[in-house]
Amino acid sequence: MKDVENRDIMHALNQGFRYTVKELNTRLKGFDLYASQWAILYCLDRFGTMTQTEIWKYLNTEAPTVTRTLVRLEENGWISRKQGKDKRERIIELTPLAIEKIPQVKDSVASFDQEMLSSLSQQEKNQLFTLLGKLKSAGENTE
Amino acid sequence: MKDVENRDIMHALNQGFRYTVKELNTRLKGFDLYASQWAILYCLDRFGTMTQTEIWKYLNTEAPTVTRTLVRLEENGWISRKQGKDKRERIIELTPLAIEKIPQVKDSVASFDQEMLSSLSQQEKNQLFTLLGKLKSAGENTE
DNA sequence: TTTATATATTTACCTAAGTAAATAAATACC
DNA sequence: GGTATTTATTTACTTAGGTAAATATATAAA
Repeated sequence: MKDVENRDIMHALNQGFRYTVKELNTRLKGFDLYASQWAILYCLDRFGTMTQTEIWKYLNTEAPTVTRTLVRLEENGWISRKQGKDKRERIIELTPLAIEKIPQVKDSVASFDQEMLSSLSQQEKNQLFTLLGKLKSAGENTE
Repeated sequence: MKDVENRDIMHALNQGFRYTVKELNTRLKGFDLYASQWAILYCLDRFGTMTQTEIWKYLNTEAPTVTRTLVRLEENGWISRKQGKDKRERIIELTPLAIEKIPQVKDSVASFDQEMLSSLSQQEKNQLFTLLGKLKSAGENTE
């Protein structure tokens, strides 16, 4: 087989990503959630209460993006925000409603992930993960 | 090594994608272009004149997204749109200005792509491309 | 302690990508 | 030919993600 070109890899990354988000959004519609909202709920479910900074750093996104999404999550009753000891920061926690609903969402997303990756063997999954990790990324030290 | 979990692959895909777009945007700033605008110019450079439908189908996105981006590209003098024989469709072509500037942009993007993938051997690039292609995707036939 | 700097969050404003519905032209059907 | 359906594009509206600048609090430095 002919060697693949860099630009075609980047294009494939693009398409793979867009398709997964689009499709995940349709699966989450029944829960009145968007993919990016779920990403935050997932964090909170996994790590417990977090500050906004912890969230955007973990998700590798930016502060204003998280602010906006949290506002929507709060409006819809998924999270609450309270002041921390440090009065600049806000501590985010799941509401009881969220804690009740999250297991279902998690199952649904897990089955979506599985479906997306169903053509790959476990070995291929490990490979893919490793290769994705080798992409130059934000945390990288270029020196 | 422990087997990777589906959700961690999806997370890695997310992060890889977001970082590449973010970074590409900063590289393209000097050309007054955004990544998604470049995606369209790249198509036109590669395939010649195209209809809008051909563009959004190739990029695996939606019609309104392309309409919007083309409006901006037209405002900035990169493309022009003329009516086709079929009066519903619009034929998109690069302006002389775009044809003049594109080679530089292409060089810049190529070096960005190379940098993003610099940690991967050619064999790993081929692997990554193959694995990305195995993700369940829009064109897929599930039967 | 007062001033300067750093940090956490928000606001304002931009582009991107999506869905649903409107519009207009082409095609199929009777 | 006239009606119904399909196709190409656009409009309106939603969320997402980004940068730059504003705000408020905390920390460092003089």
